[in-house]
Formats: sequence, structure tokens, C-alpha cells
Amino acid sequence: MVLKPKYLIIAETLKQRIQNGTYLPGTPFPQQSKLAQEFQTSRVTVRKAIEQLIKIGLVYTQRGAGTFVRTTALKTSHFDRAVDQYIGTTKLVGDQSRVSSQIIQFQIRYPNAEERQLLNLTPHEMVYDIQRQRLVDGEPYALEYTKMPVKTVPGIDETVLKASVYHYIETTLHQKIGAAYRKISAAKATEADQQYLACQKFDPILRLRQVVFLENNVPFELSETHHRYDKEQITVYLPGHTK
Amino acid sequence: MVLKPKYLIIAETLKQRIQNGTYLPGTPFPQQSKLAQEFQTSRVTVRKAIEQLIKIGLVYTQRGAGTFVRTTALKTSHFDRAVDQYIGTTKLVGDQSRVSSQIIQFQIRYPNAEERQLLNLTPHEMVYDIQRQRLVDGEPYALEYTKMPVKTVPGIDETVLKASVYHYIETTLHQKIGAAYRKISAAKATEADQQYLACQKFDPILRLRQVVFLENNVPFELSETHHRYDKEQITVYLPGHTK
DNA sequence: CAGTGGTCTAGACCACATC
DNA sequence: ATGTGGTCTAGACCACTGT
Repeated sequence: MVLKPKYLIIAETLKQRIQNGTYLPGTPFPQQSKLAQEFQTSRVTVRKAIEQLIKIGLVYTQRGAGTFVRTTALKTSHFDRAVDQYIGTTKLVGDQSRVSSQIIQFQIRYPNAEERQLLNLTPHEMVYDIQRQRLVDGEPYALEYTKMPVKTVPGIDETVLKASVYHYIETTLHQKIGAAYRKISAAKATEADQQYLACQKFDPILRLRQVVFLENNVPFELSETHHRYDKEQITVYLPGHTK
Repeated sequence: MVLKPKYLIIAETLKQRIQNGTYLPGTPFPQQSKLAQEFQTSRVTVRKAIEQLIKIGLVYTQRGAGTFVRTTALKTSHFDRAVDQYIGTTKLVGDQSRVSSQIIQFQIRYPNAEERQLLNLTPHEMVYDIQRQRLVDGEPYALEYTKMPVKTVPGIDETVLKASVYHYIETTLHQKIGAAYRKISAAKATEADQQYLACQKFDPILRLRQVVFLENNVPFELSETHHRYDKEQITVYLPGHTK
């Protein structure tokens, strides 16, 4: 694909206009037919662009009335964390230079039953089994247990693990990250948590278990991440019915 | 609206076929043009129906190849918890008869600064301030701190609070629940948590803070819910780019 | 009533996967 | 080369909100 689809370009343009205050919260938003004229396109395409903004919670529509920018706070995060990029630690923090990693364990082995099922593997397709301590600005940030199929993410080594696996996948393997299933829970700190997150014995842990897919829908990561309860929270926006 | 939009009817039909095994995971899915013929509609409408299924993680598409049912586990929850209905405790559990509530506090007062901002209120528009212990099958399930504008949700009383506010809003007020912002974190158990969730002093708590909107995008609830760490986890599905 | 967004059509052409 | 999904058009009509 040489050129981005028109509706994504329009979505980005509208997003910028919201950011720079061209369209103010609560106030107007040009009607769809006007936008179609402006962008030299059809109304259907404009609607598709607006749909993107609805999905990330920037605007909402009211039949018969118009389209409006959301006033609500909590909104700050939506500009930097697009829908598909709040999945990896490095991306979560945003600034890659602030993130560093200590490798606690790194081995390649055969998958167990759960890994075979969730990563869709046969018994002889091997997985990386990785434990990393992630630090932001030198402070412990997360403890990660990651399993990835070797066949799907070939070439992982210590250099990659010290930096960002997601970055490696996108730049070197030229793959894009797709959907993800996440389960979020609270847990008691394990001994490893106490050690690598520098937390107390009775501190709670925010635990995130997820299966992540590439854009071609091949699962490539099964992971469990532990966060200090006082350093991280997870923000979710649930659109109502996207029409 | 007398009749449901055609694309939603098609989406439901396809969903049922996935459930009853007509379309098997990994296996085929009729091509969009064929489905358009079958449902006597245009391909655009069929695509809109499929979009719904993608959003809840039931299927995925691959350009040039076809549409496929997701194999991955974790899938069970998607049939019962539709996108827009995992917000209230009563709905979360599913079976209303199993849920009961003890009212700990119920008063009406003027809003503080945070409430005014997040619920979009003027200083003289009053809010309900409610604390409830929620039980499932008689066992403590959650401790809820809820603030709602009186003007938006009129007529709340002890009878409603003993049952379900969401049910009241939908049946008596004839409003529908829309979008929601949620922040999920882990926390130490407070004294109230220990008392009303019957948990130990050093047990972690799963904490959910959210602002919920009606379908017309008026915010109607600002709440904080505490869950026992061993009784609840939150499942999220993040679609990649929905095209 | 006028004006808005929501649904829908019947085509067309493009990008990609598979053989 | 064929077949799939992805993008796009230029209309039409419906449902709802406001006055």
C-alpha cells in the first residue's frame, strides 16, 4: 500500500484540528456533507473517518443534532495512545530512551499445553521463555513473563530483549501488531515481585495477562506482566454502539 | 425505531451460526458477496455486520484470503458479555436473581469539584452519594461508591438501589447505557474493604474507577468499585485496526 | 418545518493471497 | 490468473432534534 486510505488521512486531519483547538469541546463540528465537500470525497468516507474518532473516544454523534467533541477529562491519554499501541511496555511509556531491561531468564524450550493452545502450536514448535525486569528512568516498572513462538518471531536475542521486542517486530520483521485479549487482575506480591519491583511483602500487584496477535492474526505473545500498584493503572475506553 | 437496522440483524444471525457450529473456527466463512446475495442486501451492509463481529473478537478478516472465526480460547465470555453490557455489577454477573445489595450510605448533596467536572454539573445541581455492598449468591462481591446527578437519574430510592440502577435506567427511564471511561488499578484493602468484602488486612483489591455515559452522551455515573482479588478479573478485547 | 446523522444501494476499482 | 477483502462513489431515503 503506497498511500494511506483517504478516510484515515481525514481522521488524522480532524484529530489534529481537535488538538489545536479548531473544533472546541461542546461546540460545533462541521456537518458530514460539508466535510465531504472540503475533502473532495463522499459522505460515506467522511463517516468512516469520524467512526475512527468515536472509537477512541474523541467525539460522539447525536442523530438529528450533530457531531461533538467530548468534554470529559481523562481525555489526555487518547492522543498519544492510539487504539492499537497500548500493548507493549515500551510503547506504553512512550519514550523508548527511558525504558531499559534486565534479562532474568532467556531460554528456548518446547511449549506446554496452555502455550500450545493459546499460541496455536504443535508440540515440536518451540517457544522463547523470557523473564525480564523493565525499568523506566532506572526505577523498577514491571516484571514480565513472556512466551513467544520461535517460528513467528525469529531472531530474538539479548540485544532485542534489552531494547523492545515490539520495535524489532515492526522494523526488522516488518510485521504489525494487531488485536489482543487481556485479563486484568490484582494479586499478592510474589517473592520475585518483591525483588524485582522493589516492593514490600504485602504490597498488591496489578497483573496483566494477555495474548497478542499480529495484524495477520497469528498469535505471537503470551505474557504476564506485574506492575507495582502505585506506579501503574490501566485505562480503557468502551465505546457504546459504534453505528 | 420500529425495526432493527439490517446490518445488526445480519450480525446477530451470523453470531448464532458461529455459536451453533455452522461456521467452524479456522474453517471457511462465506464470502461477502455470497452473504449479500443470501440476505438480499448490498455488500456494504454485510461488511458492516461483519465489522460488529470483529469488534467483539469473534472473527477476523484477511485481505485476499477470507473471513475466519477466531480459534483462540478466552472466547467464551464474548457471547454473554456484549460490548456495551459489561459495565454494571448486575449485568456483569448476568443473572439478576443472584445479586443482592446492602445499602451502607445513601444521601443527596452538592457536588465537589471533581464531580462537577466529570459529571458536567453546576455547583447547585445535586448528586446522589451512595455506598453499597454487592453480594452474589449471598457472598460479598464488591464494594461500590457511586455518584449520580439527580437531574439525570431522577427517582432513585432504596428499592432501586436494592435491585439494579442500570435496570431502572433502561426500563423506567427508558434510557440506554452508552460509552464509559474506566481506570483499573490494584490497591491495598481499606478498613471498609476488609469489613464489606470479608477480606484480610493484607489482601489486594481490584479497583475500578469509571465515568459512564448514557447513549445520548450525558454522563450519569462516577463510581469506584472494589473487588476481592480472588473473585474478579476484568477481560478486555482490543481489536487491532477495525478497517 | 428544516437540518442533522443513520442506513442502504449497486455498482467500480484496488491490494493482497493463493495457486 | 483468479478470488478474496478493502476502499470509494453519488446518490437515496429514513429517523431524530431542534425550532
